[in-house]
Amino acid sequence: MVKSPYTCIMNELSTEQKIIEGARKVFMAKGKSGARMQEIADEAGINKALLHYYYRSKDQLFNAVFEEVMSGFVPRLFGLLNSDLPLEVKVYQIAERYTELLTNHRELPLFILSELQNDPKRITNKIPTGREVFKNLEDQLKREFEKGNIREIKVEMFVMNLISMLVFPFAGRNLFQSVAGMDNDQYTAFLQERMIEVPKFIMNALKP
Amino acid sequence: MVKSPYTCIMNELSTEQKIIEGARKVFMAKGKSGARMQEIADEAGINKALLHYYYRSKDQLFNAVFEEVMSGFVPRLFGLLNSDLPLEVKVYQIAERYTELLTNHRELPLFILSELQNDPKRITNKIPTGREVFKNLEDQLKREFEKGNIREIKVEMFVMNLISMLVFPFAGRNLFQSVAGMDNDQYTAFLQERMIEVPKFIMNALKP
DNA sequence: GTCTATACTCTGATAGAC
DNA sequence: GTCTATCAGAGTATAGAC
Repeated sequence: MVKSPYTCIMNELSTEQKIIEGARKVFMAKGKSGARMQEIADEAGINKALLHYYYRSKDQLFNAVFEEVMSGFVPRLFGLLNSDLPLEVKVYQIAERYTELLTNHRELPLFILSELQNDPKRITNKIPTGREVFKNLEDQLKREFEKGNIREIKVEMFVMNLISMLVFPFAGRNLFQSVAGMDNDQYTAFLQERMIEVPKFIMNALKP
Repeated sequence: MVKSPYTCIMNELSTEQKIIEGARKVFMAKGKSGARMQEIADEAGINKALLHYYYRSKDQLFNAVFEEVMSGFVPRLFGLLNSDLPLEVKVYQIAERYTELLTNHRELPLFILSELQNDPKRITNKIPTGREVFKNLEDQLKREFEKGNIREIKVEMFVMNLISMLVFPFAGRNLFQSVAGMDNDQYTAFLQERMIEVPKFIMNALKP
């Protein structure tokens, strides 16, 4: 299962990588229960039996994909939240990075949230948890409050407000786009505009 | 298929109602592709064959459930958004109603959003769409701005910010609760606190 | 209208050749 | 490691008695 990356010759991915790529694509589009092993095999350009050769079962293949996705997503956010940048810069940076990420991976939020709802205990394995994950940011908010730069706000509220406003518009795209009567281009522009407007909104809300 | 409500005797739901109830429960918990007809039948306390007698196929049963859920959810929001209440009261009221609704129907947001992602064109049928659905609210925001009570803000931004901050914490409960190291009671308290904090946050952000 | 029994399709998983 | 062929079980849907 473990293999040197240098076995890749001439731009070709290893079979294992092709499988993971194909599986991620199909699982993210259809969800775990909606995905078909045949479709994953087709997507990877290999045979169905090979899926079982590398990963014993659909369950195990899904787990591999899910862990890969999660470990590339959540820690990145923690890094941004706890960086040493000034608060306002940090908020703008997070908005920019997340807008970029979700623009390129439209299905990411609903994939993660849906699969976690189906199997809540899946979370406990891979990613950092506990109150200290927001420690740096919490201290920063406290310092800014004591300097009189912002209102007092709990770090959980701050994080939830920021992430909600950034992620939800992507998760709810199909609903909101239809309801608001926008076409694809208009909604994409709307999301780009929010990349600036959300940080502005938040910094306004924090003004003492 | 159409039946008088008075055929219900002694607190018993009609078979059709029992089916819809059971189907909604299972579909919302497992999603369309994860749901099993047998489980729906069990939940409704009837036989599997009866499901097909009333609704020809799983697809049609799902459509019936989905339309019922949607038509009881989105229009309610429009009513609140476009009511004639003063802006601040309106925001507090929406927060209260939505927190209450989602507390009792935890799976609602991910159910709707996931199924819409699987089948985007499903939306076009049942609910009101187009720019005029926010007309009243848009006028209200404009008036308040002209009176100097609030900053200028596009109605789509306002609505998206409000709904995001209210709904996302429910959709992302499993993720955020684990990451923040809260237990169930703590997170429930967090959500209750947001019912007040989100409107406050929004009204602050709107201050000129 | 409601049930039991069953037909039939789909799909995850395995066997075995190369 | 990769393929073809096939099995076994699950799941949707239907037939037919009552």
